Amino acid sequence: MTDTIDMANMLFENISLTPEDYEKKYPARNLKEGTVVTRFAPSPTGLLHFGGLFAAFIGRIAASDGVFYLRIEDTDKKREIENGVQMIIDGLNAFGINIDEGVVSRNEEKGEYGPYTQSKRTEIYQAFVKRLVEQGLAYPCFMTEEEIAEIRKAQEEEKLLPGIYGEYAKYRDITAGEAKRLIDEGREYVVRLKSPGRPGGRIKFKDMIKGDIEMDENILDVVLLKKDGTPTYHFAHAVDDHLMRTTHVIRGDEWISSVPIHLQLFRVCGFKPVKYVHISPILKEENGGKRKLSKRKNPEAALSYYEEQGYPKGAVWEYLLTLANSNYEEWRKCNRGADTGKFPFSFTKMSKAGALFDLAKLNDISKTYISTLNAEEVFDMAAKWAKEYDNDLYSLLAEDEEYALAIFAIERGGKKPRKDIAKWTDVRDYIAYFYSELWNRQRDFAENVPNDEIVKILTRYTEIYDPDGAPEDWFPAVRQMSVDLGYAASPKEYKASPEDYKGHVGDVSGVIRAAVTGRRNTPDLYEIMQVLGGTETLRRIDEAIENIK
RNA sequence: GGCUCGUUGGUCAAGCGGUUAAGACUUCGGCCUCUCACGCCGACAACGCGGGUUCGAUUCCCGCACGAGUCACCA
Repeated sequence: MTDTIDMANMLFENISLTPEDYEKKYPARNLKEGTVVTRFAPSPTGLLHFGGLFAAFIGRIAASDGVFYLRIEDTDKKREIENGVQMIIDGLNAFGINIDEGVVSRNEEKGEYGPYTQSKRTEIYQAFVKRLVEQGLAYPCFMTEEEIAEIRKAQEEEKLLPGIYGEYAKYRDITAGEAKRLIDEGREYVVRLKSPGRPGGRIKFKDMIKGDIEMDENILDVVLLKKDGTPTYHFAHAVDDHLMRTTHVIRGDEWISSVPIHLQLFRVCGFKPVKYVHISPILKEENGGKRKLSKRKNPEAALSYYEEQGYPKGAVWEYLLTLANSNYEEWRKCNRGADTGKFPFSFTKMSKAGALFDLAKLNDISKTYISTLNAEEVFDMAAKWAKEYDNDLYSLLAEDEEYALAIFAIERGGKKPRKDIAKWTDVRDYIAYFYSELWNRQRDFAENVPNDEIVKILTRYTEIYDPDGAPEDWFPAVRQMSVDLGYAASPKEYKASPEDYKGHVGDVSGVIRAAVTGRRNTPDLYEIMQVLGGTETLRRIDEAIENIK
């Protein structure tokens, strides 16, 4: 027994603080019973993608009245990329996921339970490992990678459980003296758990989403500290989530198979286990099958896609919410305008199976979301987006804000607001004919009205057009004019006896619409002409007449 | 291969032993209407397969199939 203490002191001679010291330093959070503490704990190995955002999002809304923190898991320096941390922070910010504590910028943290960057916690992990070594629950292992590979190969051939355990754990009972000798020889080592698991043993645990799960107990002497002294994910997870007083560990369900290891680590360290929430991955349809949304193949996996396309973050947020709890849409219907934080999110309502990413659905949600915005909001968001991704558009919007505002105000704000814009990339086309820079002055007249009729209609319209007319007078005037020119006052009348008319009022207004906007389909023409102004409207009509002649 | 999870319309999903098996998106009709968009009405379309248990299974149990995950000194 004293041998293990000698071992611990030899291995960790510089570690003076004990687990008790850390328990004292990071006491249980002073929160109301049942308050949820979650975290997002990515490793800075690449772009934050949709799946990561989703996990972070769940953590945020699950702890809307609790604590949500960001921890950076940078224990693998080999895989870390430059700016990895910053990209994660930016991604979270871009979609409005705020953190209560943790890493807030490249070298800045907030909160009492830090450091929140694993590479800055080495001595904490070592203190806990030291204790484990003292207790004979961990040991240095000097096996080389080649040796381990050979063992694995043999195990696979014999169809045995691969890994270091039982008879394969060559250094399980190494003495302090022996270890010292090997270290003095310059041999490298890792520290492994001396797993107390029994072959054939089973453990049960409850996952908040998947429900009760039963698995084989862990019997592997898993690595706790790598040869460079940094912890493995497993060990860092146990120590950090305990010390940071996490209540719910939310992570991808690829982790489910290592829960036996984690539970065992919590037990040997004397920690109270956390609650696990394993979320299913977002999938993507791919030649008939479902695949995990992959960064390489699916552009929508990258967060930048949503920003480039110009989906408002509020819309993405709503989509994420429907993905998380499908009863969200119903709730939204009954709670128009309510803050999403009010939504009673529940883990148990999350899908056990992976959901397919559905762009059509996102578009629909986004369209509806934008339709609830007022003109100023639309303008602000669209302009902000354009500044970044469509400079020409930005110049146009910025050069006459009043005008742009008036355009966005068309048929907005009523009971049945327009839903033409799903994302800011749609704006350019939607407003094109209001700007000479965007409109090529092509006019798409319906082919059932002959040219001479077009001229007649337009000429007549210039005579009756009143730029200052009231909205309710506009269409009746067009109707009257149609009748005068031999067109039916309504499509119905025309259908009743087509031979009596040249067409109907729709054909007439269609001609005016095409002359003014170039298009057959637009929002309310009266409002459009009001925005364009009398001079421009008449100029466009004259130009149309001129072009035909 | 071992272990684990999953499987309701094209997609997302309610359901938790007895239902005409919700709803949303998509698609397609229709209505409204000067066009479009919206809105409204409607249609298409589902419980993976085989055994049990039960008076009765989408729901419970067991197989099978299919899909996914995992089996590192990566997270």
